[in-house]
Amino acid sequence: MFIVDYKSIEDKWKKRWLNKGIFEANPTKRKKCFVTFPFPYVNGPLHLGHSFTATRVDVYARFKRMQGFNVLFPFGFHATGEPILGVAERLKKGDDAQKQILLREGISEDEIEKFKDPKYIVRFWQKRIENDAKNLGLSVDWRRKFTTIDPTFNRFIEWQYNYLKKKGYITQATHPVVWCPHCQSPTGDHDRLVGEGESPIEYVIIKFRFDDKILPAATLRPETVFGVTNIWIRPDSEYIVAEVDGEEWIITPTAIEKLKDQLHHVKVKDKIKGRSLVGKYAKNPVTGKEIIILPASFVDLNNATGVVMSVPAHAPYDWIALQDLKKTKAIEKEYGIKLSDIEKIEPIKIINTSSIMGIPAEEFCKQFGVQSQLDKEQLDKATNELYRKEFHQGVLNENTKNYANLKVSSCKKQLAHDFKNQGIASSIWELTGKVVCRCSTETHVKILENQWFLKFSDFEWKKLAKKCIDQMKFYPEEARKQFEEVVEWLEDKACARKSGLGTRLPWDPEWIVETLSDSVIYMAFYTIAHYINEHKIESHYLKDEIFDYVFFGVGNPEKIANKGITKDLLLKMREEFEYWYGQDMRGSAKELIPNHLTFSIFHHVAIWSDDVEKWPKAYTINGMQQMYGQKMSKSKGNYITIQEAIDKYSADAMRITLMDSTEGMDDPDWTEKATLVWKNKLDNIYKILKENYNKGKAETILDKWLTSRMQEHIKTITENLENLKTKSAVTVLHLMINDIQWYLRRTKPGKALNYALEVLVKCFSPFTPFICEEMWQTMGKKEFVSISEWPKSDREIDKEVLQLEEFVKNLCEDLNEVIKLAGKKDNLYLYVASPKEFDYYNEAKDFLKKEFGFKKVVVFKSSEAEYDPEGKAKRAKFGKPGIYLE
RNA sequence: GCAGGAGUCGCCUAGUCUGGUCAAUGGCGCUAGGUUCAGGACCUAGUCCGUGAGUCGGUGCCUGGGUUCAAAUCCCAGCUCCUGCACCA
Repeated sequence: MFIVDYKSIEDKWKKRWLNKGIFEANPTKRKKCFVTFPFPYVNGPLHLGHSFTATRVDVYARFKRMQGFNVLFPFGFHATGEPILGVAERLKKGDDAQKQILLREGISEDEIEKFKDPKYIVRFWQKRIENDAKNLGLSVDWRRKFTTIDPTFNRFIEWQYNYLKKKGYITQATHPVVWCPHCQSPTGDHDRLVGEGESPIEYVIIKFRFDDKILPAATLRPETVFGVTNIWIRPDSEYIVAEVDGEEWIITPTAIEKLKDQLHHVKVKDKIKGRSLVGKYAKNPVTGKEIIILPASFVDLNNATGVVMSVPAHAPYDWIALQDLKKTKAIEKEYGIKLSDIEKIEPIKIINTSSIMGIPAEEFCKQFGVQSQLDKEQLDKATNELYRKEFHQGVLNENTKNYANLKVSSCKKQLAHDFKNQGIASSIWELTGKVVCRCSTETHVKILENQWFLKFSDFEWKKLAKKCIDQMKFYPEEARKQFEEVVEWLEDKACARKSGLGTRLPWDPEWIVETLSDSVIYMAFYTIAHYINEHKIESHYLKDEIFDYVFFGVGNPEKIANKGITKDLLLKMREEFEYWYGQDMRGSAKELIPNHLTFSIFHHVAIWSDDVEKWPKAYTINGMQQMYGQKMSKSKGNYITIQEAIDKYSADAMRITLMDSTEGMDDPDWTEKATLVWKNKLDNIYKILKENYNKGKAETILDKWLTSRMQEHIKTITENLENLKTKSAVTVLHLMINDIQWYLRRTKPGKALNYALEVLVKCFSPFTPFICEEMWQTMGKKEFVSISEWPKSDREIDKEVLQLEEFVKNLCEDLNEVIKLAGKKDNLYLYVASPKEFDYYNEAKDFLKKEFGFKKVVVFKSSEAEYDPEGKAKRAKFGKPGIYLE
């Protein structure tokens, strides 16, 4: 039995690589290749998803290294943002759920205690991830590692943002966000328990006069103010009288908090019962009409102001509520309203839509089978449908005076604007649906003042980004279009937040640079990070002018040098940056296209606007790793960390299985079975190698054949790897193995077999580096296969032999079939059409005897056949000999 | 809804740009035989349908149309799946 001890092989070579520093790259005269991978976020170990992208990049790095490039593959750790801080804070508060999660990760109680310090969390996972990466066999130059919360890195980001600001790429604006009042921070889509996809939306407030006060009715359809017949109020609720921007408004308690967060001056004055308003009259500020205030149960106290204007012609809710009320005799007793006053309220139609003849709300209520205002589900459907229709097709009619004949879709904004100017309207922001923060607090909209934005909308900036994309290579090429699209629609992006780990904006330290914005040019930092690490350079020595010199070559190094950074060191840093930058290849999953990868392009062209050489040169995009056909998810149980996988299946088997899954933007799928199969295969290759390497020096026609075949394979696998087509490359590996096995079936080990096995091991080594080093050593090689020379297709290809051997293969197939029909026979007579075939088949006689158990094999030239009982000689064609068995 | 990508012989995948050499690559699985003091093994053959078999016939690359002497490949329409849609890493 033959079992490879992967564990010890992995340990052995991992250590040797590190000790010899073979992946540490320094500037030389050789051509460089700078390869990067988006650094992982350090709140957990590496998992299968990371390994797919990382291995792809590593395979490329190893391939290029063997091709003779001076390859730099660095690795860093992303720690900025909310999540890590969140873990620490939850633990500090004694959150048991958080503790349980960490316990389940296998972290000890003692350790968890230390997790209350976010910096400790970063250090903890950083160590773990570094180990994971090493165990996976990533060919990284570890001298250059850093985390994004290192003070030196913070200085780098400060420099970056100072520079961007100087160039005018940063602006300040006021902007509505989904806001958690507890966290005091915007609540992004991924930070929500409820309400993914919901966003802020602006309601227009129409100020209905009510004595000396104002009833602010909030609406998404300000144009319908011309059709208002009454106001709706929740009679059972308490309202607040408050001074808002110098006026007295009557609103719900929840509206108070919202308005405060939306740049209104709010002062609470008094409380008032909803029912006390019912039956009274207010004045429509647009039409001047006196309208009655009526009770309605559908009014949502948590939405906007809690005061609703009723447009029964166009709003299904209003229409049905009015119908309900007309049937409610009790209203006379309850509120002292005459039923006749309600009965005489008629809907006022103000929008004409070609397909709707009568009262739109009435028609839609009937169409959707709405019975009463409690029929919420159908009412919502009817409302949405009608709103859509009237928005796109509706035209305002004569009831709207100045706005008559305008399309709803085009006049909406103008109308709201006009009303605001006239002082009869205001606005309140609401959410399109309920949003609950991860901390379980319900959120609302806050208008953030003076927030800092990256001006991605800038026309000139976009133009540069497009130029960069035009010059770039994309693997696969299909990804290019999406980058072009993203640049097109990208708008200004908020680049700072109030909370989380990270770098403070140097000119406005209240703000912390947001995490997607501090990880766009960090790859440049790799080029100097090892100097900072080695010399233990303190952050305060890294002044802006140091970075200006290193990254732009601006300034006099003599003058810029300081106590922490000598002139020599400065010159070295500059040289290093100049040598390595830009990136020759960056690999990532497709989800990062619309954000990180595009942002990175934007920043590069902004910062090195005149130096095209520093721009990214190529991106390779892959799909999202799946497990057993499903998305990976911890809770669903289909989740595996790299360490678990390596322990169970070996790093090599994992790596090659992933590379064998898919190579485009489709999602790769991982199953245990495929990995086990690969593990066997690797075992078997090792076995074949041990049994056959250096076993013979003879040189036959088959050695010519094998060498020729290998030339073709080398050519294709090289092409495939140049284009990051890992799956296709693995297919070539299969073909190589098949050919070697055919060779061994055909003949005894000869000279070409050694060559083929060497090529095979080299070609496998980017995929399965550990076992390849072991095999290379077994073959008696002294240096590492990882830095050996990539095979070149530089030997003779004997096309004739390739063809003739193909004939032999075909002959075997034919013989199989004939024997299946005719049964086993002792003698084979072959009638061939050409002298070359004659010689070739004669050489193959022994093989045919062995393979099919013939006692005698005779080959005739068809023209000179001495024995031919069935006249097969006449039928012999080139490549298709006549066959006679007896 | 909007934008980008994709749908291939039981499964995963190559081929599509540049139409013919494509019943279509490689792997997995399956079937049969061999081998091995039995292991996640290895070797060989077969694996769309019909036929004992073929340099035979049929069907065939999401569905439906079209262009062409010729379509997996080009054009049009539809269906399904993946990713993203922002202040979140």
